[in-house]
Amino acid sequence: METTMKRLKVKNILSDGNAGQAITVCGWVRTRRESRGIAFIALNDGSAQDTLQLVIAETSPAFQKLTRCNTGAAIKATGILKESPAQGQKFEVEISEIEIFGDADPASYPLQKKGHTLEFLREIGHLRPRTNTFGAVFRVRNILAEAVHEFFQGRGFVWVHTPVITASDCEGAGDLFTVTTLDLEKPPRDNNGIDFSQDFFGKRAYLTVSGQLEAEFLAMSLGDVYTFGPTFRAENSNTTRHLSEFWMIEPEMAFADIRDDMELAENFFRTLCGKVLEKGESEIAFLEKFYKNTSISELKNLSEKSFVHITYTEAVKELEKATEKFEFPVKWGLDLQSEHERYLTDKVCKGPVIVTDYPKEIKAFYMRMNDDGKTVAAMDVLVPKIGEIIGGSQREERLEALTERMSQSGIPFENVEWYLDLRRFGSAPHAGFGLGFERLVQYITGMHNIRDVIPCPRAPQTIKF
RNA sequence: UCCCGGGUAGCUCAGCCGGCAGAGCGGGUGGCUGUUAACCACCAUGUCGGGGGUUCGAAUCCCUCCCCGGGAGCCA
Repeated sequence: METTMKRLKVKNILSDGNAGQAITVCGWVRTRRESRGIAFIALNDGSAQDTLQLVIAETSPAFQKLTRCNTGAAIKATGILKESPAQGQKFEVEISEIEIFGDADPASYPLQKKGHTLEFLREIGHLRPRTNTFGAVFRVRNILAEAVHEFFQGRGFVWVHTPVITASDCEGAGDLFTVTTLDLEKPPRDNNGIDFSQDFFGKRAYLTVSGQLEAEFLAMSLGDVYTFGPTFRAENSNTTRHLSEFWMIEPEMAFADIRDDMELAENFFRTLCGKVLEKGESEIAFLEKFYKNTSISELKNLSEKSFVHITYTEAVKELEKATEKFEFPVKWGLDLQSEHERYLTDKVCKGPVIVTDYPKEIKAFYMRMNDDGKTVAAMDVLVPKIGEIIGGSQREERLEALTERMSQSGIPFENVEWYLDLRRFGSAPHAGFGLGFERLVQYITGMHNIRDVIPCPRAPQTIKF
């Protein structure tokens, strides 16, 4: 029997279904269980963490099609929604019709009804979103992405689209990917090497490592802005916390100082934790149960508790009096190592901490010089397990102070006159931060490897699809 | 890039002081009147990562290359 009924999503059936209603669902078979005279299918359509239980009696015409309803098969099922008499689910569907869209041969379909390691699933990136784990992660990722916009839009921030292809190579935020249409077999050369004046843009171009500098000129006109888009780093980093292509969120506020910046960062982080609990509780519950590296209570605590604030100088003092043996030296003027950050978050502060006022030598040139002449108005948010998740600062708005820092840091002045113009004309205090979106998703889902929180991870020697 | 650990059945792994290649899960077949990663019985799994060497004989010892994971650095 052909039906004109549109499919209902499992999420909606489970939340607003009524017993007795006729429904059609489409999805992928997770498991099939059979007894004499009756069979059960757990159907998942990606809309929810939970599966919908389909019940097929021997008397139903659909019973004949059961042999093709293997794990992974895509099907359409029609029947009557009922309250389930058994434990484990509120509803189930008494099925009258099944249509098979696509089979999944059990002998060769890689995902069978057993646990798979994350390492194995990484090798089948196109199929892993069909698992409970990756379904949960990618739905949480979506909840967070929506919450990012909701947070900023609710505060009157303007979403600005800074370029993916950039001519700025001065930020020193990392190694850049070059974008070129030159013939790689025989590129044009001049005395300095490859002649990029003959390239597509007439000069060397890169994939962006940060939208911050562009966001600054938009903040100095639109007021409060934020970017949320892809970012690229060509570093040869092989860790569980780095990607070559990742998404970054960079708010920038005019007429704001470092305190406003910290307040925004903390508010942002805590609001997002709350949003995930509100919209993704079953996803977090699943991840908590299987990986025990995140939890509903931990996220609740994060959303409610204030962050600890500590200056770099105080942090160094804490580390110096630690009884713990560190591999790297602790000394005022040296950057904090992973082990030091972990000690601060796990032992000293027991949660997220904002470290401020770093020595100018270890921070970027655009950060505002403090009155002591030694430190800059920088702030890093460190969280347990991940380390640095947010890096921000008040920007140097004074022309002379900025050019002096640029000279000291060896930043070339060509190409950045536009950046200096912002200090020449109507300059004002402003501040912002950058947050790696995948690190946020990683922290909130508790996934150990950052390659497991983005659908198509890019890393050195790693590119698929 | 550096330091560790690993690569044996579709998956997870044992076997590694040289001597017939194994288990669990998954898969197939049959059974079972409501299951929850169902259960019970039986059946089949193979380039032991690639190449070279030592040896009568190598999954096992040696060399080399490739790949994967963890940690570190760089950073978000």
